[in-house]
Amino acid sequence: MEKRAEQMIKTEISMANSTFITEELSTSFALSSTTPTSASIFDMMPCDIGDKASLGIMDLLDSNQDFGTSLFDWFQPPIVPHQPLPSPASTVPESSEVLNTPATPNSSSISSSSNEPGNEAQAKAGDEEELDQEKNKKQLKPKKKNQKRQREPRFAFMTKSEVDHLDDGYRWRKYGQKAVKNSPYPRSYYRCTSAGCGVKKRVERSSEDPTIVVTTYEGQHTHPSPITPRGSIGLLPDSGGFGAATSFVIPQPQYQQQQHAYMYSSSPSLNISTSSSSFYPPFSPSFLQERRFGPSSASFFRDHGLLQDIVPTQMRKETTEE
DNA sequence: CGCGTTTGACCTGCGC
DNA sequence: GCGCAGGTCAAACGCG
Repeated sequence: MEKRAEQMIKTEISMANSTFITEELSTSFALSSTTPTSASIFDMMPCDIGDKASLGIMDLLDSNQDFGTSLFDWFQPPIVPHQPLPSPASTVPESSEVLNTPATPNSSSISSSSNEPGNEAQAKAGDEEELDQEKNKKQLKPKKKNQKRQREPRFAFMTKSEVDHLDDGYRWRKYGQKAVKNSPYPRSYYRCTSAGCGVKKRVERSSEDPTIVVTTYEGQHTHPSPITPRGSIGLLPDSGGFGAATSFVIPQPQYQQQQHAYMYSSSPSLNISTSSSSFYPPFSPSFLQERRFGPSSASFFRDHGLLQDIVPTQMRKETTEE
């Protein structure tokens, strides 16, 4: 029990320093604090992730996002009428370098992946299908040929943390671990333990900066968070002082090739709809609810030009230690 | 005893 | 076709 609380606290702190990215994006913004326990000052700076050309988030953030928007707007299931991208959306390969050429760069319509029309029906019909798939898997996965396995949307973020497995309010069961090439640190695979919920998550440490944990979520929870982190947050002595700023990108389904960057903003009147049928991203809204930007954080970032420079990981580290 | 982790084997996709 | 790397399975094991 205590251990659990302790872990939660640790995690909460860690998560406050998270950087949300999409798996495909190479540029993102790291949040860091001097020490996990006295996280009151946050430096936000870009960081490079992976080795792909950097794109996306910068431009996305540049494109005058409405930072005043509730950070949880995107929690609402994207019932947003899907505007078919004019372009080669359907012809572009899965990898996402294109994602920075959205038809509507500053569109505030959040269409998060599996919720778009067409996908909705798919999701429902998918429940049964999933079970079948599960069965099939066990029987050596006699998969349909010529049909690429549809990857769930992914949502990744970096976290400066000593703890590998961040407690995000959901219950996870580890089902695998693999050594990662070019990294001394293994990658762990987790699955949501809730029945019927196929959300997965991968956790690995950055080989460049071992203090950074990269967590990648895949899929959407079909249920609300079983654990309310609130309690544990309350244990944080100065949780109220958390000016956690986090930027992240909502991944679009790969076939859509469009991503949006969102920044948390201070929003006293959070309007979170957890009664919806889908929960995205795959950590609990209440969990995120504790983390808000300062009222002027967005403009702060802009004013300081923090959205315009790419700072190497090393530098990021240095700044962190200030 | 139930649940979660560990770990080696196996499967799949992809590049050459 | 082959090899590699990523991803998953499932038996064994550990822990509360």
